[in-house]
Amino acid sequence: MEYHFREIEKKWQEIWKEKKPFKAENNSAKPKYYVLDMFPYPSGAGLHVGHPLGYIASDIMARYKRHKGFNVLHPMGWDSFGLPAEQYAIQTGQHPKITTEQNIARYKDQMNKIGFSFDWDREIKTSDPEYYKWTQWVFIQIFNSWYNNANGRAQKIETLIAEFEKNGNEKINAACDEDTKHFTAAQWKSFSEKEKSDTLMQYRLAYLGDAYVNWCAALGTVLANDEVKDGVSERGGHPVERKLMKQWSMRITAYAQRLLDDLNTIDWTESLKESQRYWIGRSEGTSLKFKIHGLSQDLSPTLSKGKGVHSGTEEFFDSERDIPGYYTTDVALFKALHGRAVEMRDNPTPAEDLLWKSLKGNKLNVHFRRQQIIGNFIVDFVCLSRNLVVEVDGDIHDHQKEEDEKRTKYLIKSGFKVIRFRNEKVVENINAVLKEIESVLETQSKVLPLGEDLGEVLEIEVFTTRPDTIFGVSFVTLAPEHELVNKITTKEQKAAVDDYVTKTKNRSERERQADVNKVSGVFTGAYAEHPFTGKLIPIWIGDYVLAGYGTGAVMAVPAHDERDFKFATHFGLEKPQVITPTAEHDFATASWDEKEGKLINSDFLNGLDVKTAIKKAIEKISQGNLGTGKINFRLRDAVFGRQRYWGEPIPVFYKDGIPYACEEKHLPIELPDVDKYLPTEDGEPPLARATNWSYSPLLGRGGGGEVYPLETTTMPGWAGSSWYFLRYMDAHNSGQLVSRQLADYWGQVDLYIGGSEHATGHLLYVRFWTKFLNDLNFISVDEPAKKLINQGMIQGISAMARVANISFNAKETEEKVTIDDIQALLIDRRFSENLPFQDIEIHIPIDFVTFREGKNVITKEDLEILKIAHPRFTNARFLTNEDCKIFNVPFKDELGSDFIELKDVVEKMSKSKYNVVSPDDICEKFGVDTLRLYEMFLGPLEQSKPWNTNGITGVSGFLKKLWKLAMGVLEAEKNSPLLGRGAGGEVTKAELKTLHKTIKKITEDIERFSFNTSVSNFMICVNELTEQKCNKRAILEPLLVLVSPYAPHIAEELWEQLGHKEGIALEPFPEFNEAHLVEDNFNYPISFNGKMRFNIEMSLTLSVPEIEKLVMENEQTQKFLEGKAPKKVIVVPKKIVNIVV
RNA sequence: GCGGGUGUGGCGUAAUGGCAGCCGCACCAGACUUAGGAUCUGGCGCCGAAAGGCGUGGGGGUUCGAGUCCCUUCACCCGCACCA
Repeated sequence: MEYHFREIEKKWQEIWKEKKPFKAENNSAKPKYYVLDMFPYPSGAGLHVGHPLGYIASDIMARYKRHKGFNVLHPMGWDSFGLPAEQYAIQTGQHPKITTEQNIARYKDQMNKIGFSFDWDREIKTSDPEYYKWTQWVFIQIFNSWYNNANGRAQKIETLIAEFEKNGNEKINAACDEDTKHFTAAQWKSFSEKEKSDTLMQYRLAYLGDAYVNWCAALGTVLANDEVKDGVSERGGHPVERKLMKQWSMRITAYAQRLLDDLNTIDWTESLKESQRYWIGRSEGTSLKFKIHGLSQDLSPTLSKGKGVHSGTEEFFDSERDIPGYYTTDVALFKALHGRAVEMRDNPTPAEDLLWKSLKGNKLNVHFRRQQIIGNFIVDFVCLSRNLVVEVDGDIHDHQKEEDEKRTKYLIKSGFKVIRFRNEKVVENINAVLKEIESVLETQSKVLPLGEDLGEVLEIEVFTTRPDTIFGVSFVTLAPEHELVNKITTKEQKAAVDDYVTKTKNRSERERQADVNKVSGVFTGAYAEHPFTGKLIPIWIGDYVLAGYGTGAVMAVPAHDERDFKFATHFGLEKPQVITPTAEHDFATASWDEKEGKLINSDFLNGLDVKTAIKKAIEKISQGNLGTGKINFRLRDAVFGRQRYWGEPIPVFYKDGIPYACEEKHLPIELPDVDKYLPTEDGEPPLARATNWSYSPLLGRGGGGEVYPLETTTMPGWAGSSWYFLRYMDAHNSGQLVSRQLADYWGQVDLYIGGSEHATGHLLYVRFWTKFLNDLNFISVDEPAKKLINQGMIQGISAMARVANISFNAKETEEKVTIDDIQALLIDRRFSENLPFQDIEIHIPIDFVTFREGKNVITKEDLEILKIAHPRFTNARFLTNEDCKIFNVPFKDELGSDFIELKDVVEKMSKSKYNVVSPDDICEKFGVDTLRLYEMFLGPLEQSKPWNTNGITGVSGFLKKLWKLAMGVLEAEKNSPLLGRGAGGEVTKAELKTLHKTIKKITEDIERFSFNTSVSNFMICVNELTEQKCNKRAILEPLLVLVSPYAPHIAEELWEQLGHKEGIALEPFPEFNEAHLVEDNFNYPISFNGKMRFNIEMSLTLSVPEIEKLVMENEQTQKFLEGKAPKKVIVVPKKIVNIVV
């Protein structure tokens, strides 16, 4: 009988679908084993041969563990919220749900064709309301929790409120916002609802707060750090900029230390753990305060020319946290205001004109300005040093009373005194008016200028890991976004600083990254006082200082820090040296940042080594109350809101501007239908388009009565994947996320397989949520996965052609082929930059290359065929040498004039690169079992490797041989009907040895995830049995069980043909019996000085001296000794004999 | 720059410190065939006619013995990247 893999594979896949032999039991006496794959995002492109690699490995593990008697949980689901479906929806108007469903169906079909033993009854989709109900539920738990540093756990927010009512926040040690103010119990009780909400928001683990975010204008949403690669979005490659926005965030930083520590408790690869350690980025150091010297009126802010960059909205002042800036943040509005102000200056009313003439030029001994912009308003006259605004009203103002009142209110709030005169009065009696102004100026003179009304001493706090170098500080650098920048900049530097800050802000992330080595900065004009020497050191602004890390300010030690060194060199600042180098070192050309050497020029630190000096410096700093030991993390809170449609709605509604979590009983808050998947005209997220996007606390979403607007942002892609491993345990529980009993039974994932690209994204967030759910006692584990393997990437081999010789679709009318012409056909975004034309390469579709049978050049004729075969190239126009001249395109002569050189490039397998190999094709041609074996055979699971179908005939041949062996058994039994089953006869010692050797190896291989060597061992086994002409059931049956995790279809089929009624899946794994491998003799390699020369077969019963004697008596030994006496003879029983000459 | 990893035939790879190159691909020769992209047999690291010699990126070390451990150096791949 022939091996018809197509029929067999189809047959068994249908049986498995129907009989569900892979169903995991929730009540089982067996030990459990949980093997999980990272669930895929079902993209439109379907699976390529790279995708199943990890799934095959996990499937082998799952099937193996079932044979070994475990109750195995091996589920699969879909990470089905995400950008591509939404982008597609925007383009086509089709609901993402529909495309997602289609893609899932396709993926599932493809997966089933590979024979995975998933328990499909537990299938989940993150975009399913029944699933995201619980994602929303987790969000609410996080929202309603705070992190108590005292016991290192998250707790319910009620416990915090109780504490506030009792003691205020004085005694609390919690993870909270930096700028959280102290308050007493009495103050708490007097807070308004809004104030209470704002205060709690500073503690909540999911909170709404200002955050610098990665804003991607093209996608219309914010992105997480790990969704941004090289300054562009990971999906789509659009530019990303930094922007300050009010956003939902997760206080993952509260868990930084635990996320770091617990890496030691899990069996993940070192490189992955390193990535997480680095991402968390713990560093120990000390904070240190520098007083800002001589803060006086000369430091007061001035209204100078520049763009509107200061905060100055009404809302801003409401917070009363900061001094007012002068300009609106709205650039467009600023421009409009500015234009109007200039116009009004040019066309004054007679009264304005008269008053201005009397005020200008310090006529009243103070400086007045006219038609100035303050906040969102223009005022007639202002004296900034006395905070006085003078308004001149005419009849027209009677019509805009409201506007005037608003302005006045705003100005008063901002610390200005406002006085008004009627036009008539100014014109009639200017002297009386001036007198009145003078008298008000008199009272105003006691008012401090703006910027000093805070009544606090300004200090700059820095963070340093090297307090020992304190005497080497020669300047302080602030991040451009630092809040003190506005307060301390002097008049003289204001323009330069504003200019610099504006420029920095407008620079995209990508530009910033490209300029990493360029030094830029500006002097603020202010000085800080050195805490120990009292010396004044300049305060600079530089964008090498990051606002989000530490305090956003650094003490610069140019002699011993490379970045400070570059900055100091560029701006000609001092570089005092405080550590002696251990070797020759030139402080003029480079910094010395080794932690060796002794401290010099450092007062009380002189002569100490770095380590001691650090201790001593911290001591002194603490004593002087200048700062304190501090631990900083690089990890930032995770931005949780996305301005997108296709994600979980955040279950929050707003009542009087205060956010409240929706009631748990009203979950899920279902994603509404919208007319378009784009932001609204006002820039609101797509959910704002939904009709009735509101919530009734009594009746839920869409309910009647009192309703409130719902949050319009949605959750990020990682929300649903941060807890999905728990849902598989109890996938249909409508009352709980997971029942406690099942969570306890299944516990941790025993083996988690997935790509390393999730190292700092998903794998950090899932650890975070697991710890959180553990803190609140919903589950008993605090790490999601005990063991994790990153499968390597299977790359594609792309055929690349230089485009120098070809061009596409050049417009006939144009003289030159433009980059745009090519872009239309460009396949990879990296080519869309302004690369030199001749360096652009294009991908040639792999099937086309195959068609060309490996020639390494393509001719013009080939290209014509390509045009017909591939729609994408239909409009392509291929340039000849002559064309190149016409289009003024450089032509690469060395490539020849009428053909193009092709080269192979190994890169990521992707539809856009035309190098995709589909598993469907492989299955059709060779069968699934062959595909499974071959993917494993390619090499170690964790290694990345290019796909090359050439070698597949090897494993294909192996399966045929295995089939043949089994047919031999049936044949033998058929030929001796008297004996029937087991007619092959007594098994031989050799056969048993082969079998048990294989059992041993396969078991060891699987246990150490060495699937590639398993396949080799199967081949060896089958080769040996074929050699031995083995046709015995007693050998073949155990072998089939061994093979079945790898090639389940053929194993099941042969198992059945051998007469078994029950499937092979639950058959116990064969036991290894050492007895069958016991040998009497061993063929000892005899080596001289470690070099193997010949073998002697000796009994294993011999003692070491006996072996030595036999070896020395051997004539070959004597020959190699050439009469010399050996210095030493090493005998390692059952291994080797080494003779030292 | 920092961190992690990898260097073995023409190729993918294999070797608890103990006979380097298992298994497979490709290739060569042969058998069966009308045929071979089927099947089977044999060969296949390099140099050499052979005897033999040389061989795991380079150099050094530990060891009776090193692809494996240590130091150093080079190359490549992956990740991170101004984190004070």
